[in-house]
Amino acid sequence: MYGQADDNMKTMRISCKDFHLAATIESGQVFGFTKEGDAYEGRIAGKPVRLWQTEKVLHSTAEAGLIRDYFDLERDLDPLFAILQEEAGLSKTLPVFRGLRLIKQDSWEAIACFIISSNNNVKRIQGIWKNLSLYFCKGEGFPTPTQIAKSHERILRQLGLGYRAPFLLRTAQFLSTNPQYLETIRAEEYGAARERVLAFPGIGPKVADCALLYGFQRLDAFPVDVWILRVMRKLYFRNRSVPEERVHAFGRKRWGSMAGYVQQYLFHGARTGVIY
DNA sequence: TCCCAGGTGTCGC
DNA sequence: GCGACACATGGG
Repeated sequence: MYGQADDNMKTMRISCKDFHLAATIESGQVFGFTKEGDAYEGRIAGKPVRLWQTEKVLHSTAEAGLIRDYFDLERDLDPLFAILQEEAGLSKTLPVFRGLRLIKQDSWEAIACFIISSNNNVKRIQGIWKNLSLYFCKGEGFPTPTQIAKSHERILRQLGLGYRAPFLLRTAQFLSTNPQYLETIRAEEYGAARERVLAFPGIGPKVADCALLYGFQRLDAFPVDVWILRVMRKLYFRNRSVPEERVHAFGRKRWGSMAGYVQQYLFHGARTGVIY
């Protein structure tokens, strides 16, 4: 009976215009959800949740307010769609995953996951996330900085982090002893916040922008990874080789406060082959 | 066996 | 400041 709690739980029906659950969860911005049939299972603000979508309704085992906030459902995406429609090459994404939204993740989890993401692939990042969750939290959510900090590099290596183990460990140790630090970052401007995040071990320009975008909702961040570099070169630089820094500045200037959203459509589009 | 994956740190010039 | 190069790990 207890094992079937999900089946007895009352489910919310959340009406939502322009929301694509699958694309949102599978676009490489979050790593802690697992697909169970047509549904996704994970945790939001520490609460277990099961989600699935039919027609224009999002079904959730967690309260609607929590879901609407987490998935940024209050945001009007029309300005974004207007941009994507205008950009040759990006409009192709709309018929396929219109309604992909940026998730408002926990800042520490985003920092940790994107330290792990460097020179790695999404499948393996998900695997490491699960290993961390199982080892530290009995599979119930993601470990806190303090939990990681009390651990050891050897343990993290056993969980699959490889050479990133000391990076995550040191970052966790710092945040464990400076628990308010992330909130001070949150209050800062993009440039200052970026400098702070860049100072963590294992975080360079790309991961810093991922952390700011996904963990601090800094929508003017524009992470440039290998996929973005490739597709941006093709679409805007006549396929010529361009420094990542230049692509970063180009994206931020061109799309401003929508740069992060455009980046997500670029990334998912490139990775799924919608944009070549 | 080599190359790639949501890159970063380090070293030599 | 810039360009190699190493770095764990698993899949193709």
